[in-house]
Amino acid sequence: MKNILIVDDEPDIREILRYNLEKEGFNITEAVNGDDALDKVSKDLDLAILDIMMPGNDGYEVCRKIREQGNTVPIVFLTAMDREFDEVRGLEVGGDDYIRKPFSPRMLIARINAILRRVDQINSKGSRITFGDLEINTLTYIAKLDDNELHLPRKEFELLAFFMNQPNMIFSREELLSKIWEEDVFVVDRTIDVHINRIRSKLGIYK
Amino acid sequence: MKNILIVDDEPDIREILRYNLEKEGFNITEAVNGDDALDKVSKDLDLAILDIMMPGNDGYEVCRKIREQGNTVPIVFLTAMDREFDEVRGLEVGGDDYIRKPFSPRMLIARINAILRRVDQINSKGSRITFGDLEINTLTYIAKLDDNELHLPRKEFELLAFFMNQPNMIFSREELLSKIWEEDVFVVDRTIDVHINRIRSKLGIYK
DNA sequence: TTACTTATTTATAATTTATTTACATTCAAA
DNA sequence: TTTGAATGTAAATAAATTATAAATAAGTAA
Repeated sequence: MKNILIVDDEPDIREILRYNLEKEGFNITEAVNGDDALDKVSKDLDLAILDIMMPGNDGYEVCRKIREQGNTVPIVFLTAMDREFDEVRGLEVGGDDYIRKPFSPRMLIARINAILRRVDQINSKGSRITFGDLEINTLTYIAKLDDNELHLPRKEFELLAFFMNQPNMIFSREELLSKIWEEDVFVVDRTIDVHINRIRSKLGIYK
Repeated sequence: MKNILIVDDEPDIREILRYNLEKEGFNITEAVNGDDALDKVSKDLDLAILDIMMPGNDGYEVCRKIREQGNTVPIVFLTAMDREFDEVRGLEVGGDDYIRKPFSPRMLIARINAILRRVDQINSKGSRITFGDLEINTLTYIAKLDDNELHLPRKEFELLAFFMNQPNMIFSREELLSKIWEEDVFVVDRTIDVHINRIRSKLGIYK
């Protein structure tokens, strides 16, 4: 389960974020200001959401200080719609993305998942994963079944890689869509059935 | 994985550099001043980033001393925007390039990649690489397919050499553009398709 | 300059992949 | 069993990607 730190001085915003992210299965920690945030940044944090406008240390400052500690956790800035967000400054202090308030829950989730997906992909680069007599290489995009190379289309490969990264786990179609598909695309959930069906037949899994 | 040494007395700058370079897949070591840097210059270092303005030994001095040790590692100077950078002196002590603060992450990465690319090219000069019945010589820029000489234009040769250096790897067009093309040139990504198409037809790869 | 090579862009065709749809089958609860 | 929901599968369609040729631009040497 992924850990997300929410940093905002407004209880309402924290609540909206917590509610939506918990529903999505994330584990939430809250901080009410910059100092509080810096205390709560832990080693096993997977993502931080920082409000820009906060009394005391603002979002930029907090971000900079987190990076100063050598922590590379992905950071998403929250910024009011009417305010100018200094994107260059955000990037320079080490931010990864920003979300404008007000945001739709769907967009929020999509954005968060996109970032986490990207990080996972970077971290898994070059690793060979095996499961039984199946082996995949995420660097070459080649899957091997008993030494026979299988060239899978991208989506099929990604789906297979996703499952092999967390073997035996069960996911709902909805979960798979939000974890594997790009944000902002909207596909019918049965699409997954078709992909999986193809993977299975290529792997020769019957019954 | 390439090793980069960051030398700067300001923690903020070190952090920005570390964050952006680690995200790009580099392995980072930090030094907080000139003496520290000289201690940490190791045999397997691939590039050093030296701040000019540092208490004690300044960047020029550190560079000169690194060269004194017979170390030819590429060195990039960091220089404040408002200060005059003595380019002649920088070159004289053996520097390779310089970057003005503040810098954008994109620019930083582009510059670093450009230097590393140049060095790789020099280091691989004269080496023969083979893959199947294809052989290339990066010194003469001649490719041989079953002993038949192929004269490829520069870009085609470089692209081919890039792939032969890391066989079977999959790259996005974007990755290829940033690794093979010069920084600051901006070309349409489908350009790559055309080059690859020409390479293939010259190599006689059908189907 | 001109002639020539190389690099890039553009347009279009061909191919592959992704998605939807429709229908058959299975499964689980009443 | 019967029924409704979930799943499996083939076929149809849509969308995305890639291959290729041809046009243009940029670079190079005589």
